[in-house]
Amino acid sequence: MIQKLKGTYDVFGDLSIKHDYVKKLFQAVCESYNYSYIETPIIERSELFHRGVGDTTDIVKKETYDFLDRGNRNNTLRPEGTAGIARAIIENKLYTILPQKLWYIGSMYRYERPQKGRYRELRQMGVEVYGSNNPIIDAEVISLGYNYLKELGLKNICVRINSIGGLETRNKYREALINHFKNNIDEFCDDCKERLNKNPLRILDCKIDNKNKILKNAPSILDYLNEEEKGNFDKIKKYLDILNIDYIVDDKLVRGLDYYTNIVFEYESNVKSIGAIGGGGRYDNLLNEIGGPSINAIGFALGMDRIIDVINEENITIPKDNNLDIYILTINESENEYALELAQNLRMCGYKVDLDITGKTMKNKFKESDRYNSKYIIIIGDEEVKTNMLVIRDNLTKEEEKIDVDNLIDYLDTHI
RNA sequence: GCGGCAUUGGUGAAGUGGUUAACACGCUAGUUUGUGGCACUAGUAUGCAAGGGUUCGAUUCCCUUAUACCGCCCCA
Repeated sequence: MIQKLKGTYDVFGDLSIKHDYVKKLFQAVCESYNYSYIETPIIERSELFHRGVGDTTDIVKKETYDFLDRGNRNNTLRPEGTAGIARAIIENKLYTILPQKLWYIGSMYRYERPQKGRYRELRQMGVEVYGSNNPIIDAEVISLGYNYLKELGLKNICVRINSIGGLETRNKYREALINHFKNNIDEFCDDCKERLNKNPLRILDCKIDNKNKILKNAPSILDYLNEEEKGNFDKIKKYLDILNIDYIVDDKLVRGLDYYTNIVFEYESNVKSIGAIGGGGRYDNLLNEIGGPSINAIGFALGMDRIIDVINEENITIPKDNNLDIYILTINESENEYALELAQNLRMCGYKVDLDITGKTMKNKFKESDRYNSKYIIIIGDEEVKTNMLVIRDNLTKEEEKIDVDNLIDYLDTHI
C-alpha cells in the first residue's frame, strides 16, 4: 500500500469541516480589518529563503525541502509565507502604493521530525503590512490575530510581547549578555555554551536552564532600547490597552530569526502540550535584504494545525451549516427522472439538495437523508408524479404535508 | 539528525508460540417491496503495519523498513 509521506495528513470528514471554518473565519476577520488576499507560489528559488532569513541559524539549510529542477535550478518549497510575499511586493512593485495590508493562507513545508502539532506539510495563515511604522499598525496587527483567536472561541489566549530594538540596540545587548553569562557559562547546558557566542539571545528561552538564577537576572533588552524604540513600544502597549488585548511583556521572548526588529510577539493558548500557536513581529529590513527598497513591514503567522489541536483539546464546537435543505427520495425507479428535474430546479433556486440515486430500500433512503441531516424530505411515488402533488416532510417534527409542486418554492421560502 | 515507545477490522479495542482472532459501535441484508431511525435475526479481519528470520508451527520471539506519538535539536 502506498502511504502518505511522513508528517503529512489527509483532510476529510469532521476535520475538513473544522479546516473550512477556521479558514473562513480568518478571511472574514481579515476583511473586516480591510486586508486583501494575496497568494504566492508554494515553490520559489532557493535563494529567497536562504538569504531572506539570515544565516546565524542553520535551520534553513537543514529544514527546507530543496531540490534541483530539470534546468538545474535550486528550488525550495516555501517554509513560511513572509519571504514569498516580500518577493511579490518587490517584483510587482506593490510598494508604489502604500500601505499594503495583506492576508494569506496556505501550506508550508519544513523537513523536520514530526510530532503532534508539528508537520512537514503545515498550514499557516497570516497577515503582512508593508509601508507603515506607525505603532497603531503594530497594535492593529496584534489585535487582529488576537481577536480572531478569541472569535474562534479559544479560551485564555494570551499575547506575549517584547521589543528587541534595532540592529544597534541588539548588538549592544548582545555584548551585555555575553558579558553577563561568560563567567558562569559552565553552569549552563552544552547547547547554551554553544549559543553564547553564536546567538546569546537564544539562551534566554532555553528550556533546560530556564530556572537558572543567572539567567533570571540577565539584563533585559528593554533597558537597552533607545528613546525612539522605547517610545514606540510604550505606544504599542498603550494602544493594546485601549483595544483590550490581554498581553504580557516578556523580555525573554526572542523569535528564532534575526530579521526581526523592534516588536515581536507570540500567541499562546493555555493548552500545555500545544503552547504557542503563532507569532510575528516587525521586520523593517527584510525587503531591503532581499533586494527591494527599504520599506517597513510587520506581520504574523498562525499555525492552523495547532489551532485545530486547541479546538479539539478544548472541545470547542464548530457551528456547521452544511446541512442539506432537502433530500428527495423516490419510491420506484420510474420516478427518478421526475426527481432529477425537481432537484435541479431547487438547486437553481439556491437550495442545498440531494436525491436518492441508489436502488436501496425505503429504510436506507431515510437513513441516508439522516446522514446528511436534511431539513426536509420530499417523497415521490407514481401518484405524486401523476398529480404533481408532493409529500414534503419536516424531518424535525416528522409532520408531512401534501403540496402542489407549483407552490413548492413558496413553501420552502417561508419555511427555510 | 539523535533517543524512547508503539502499530490488531470502517472505528474503539480484547487476546494468544499451536485447530474457527473476543466484545462493542458502524456497515449490509431480512422480519417490513409508500415512510426509516426501536427491536430481533444473519453477515461483516483468508488476517493482526510491510518485508525477512528463528520455529514442526508466529499476530505473539528476533531483525530491517515504514508510520504515529513522546523527549532532544529546532521551531522562519
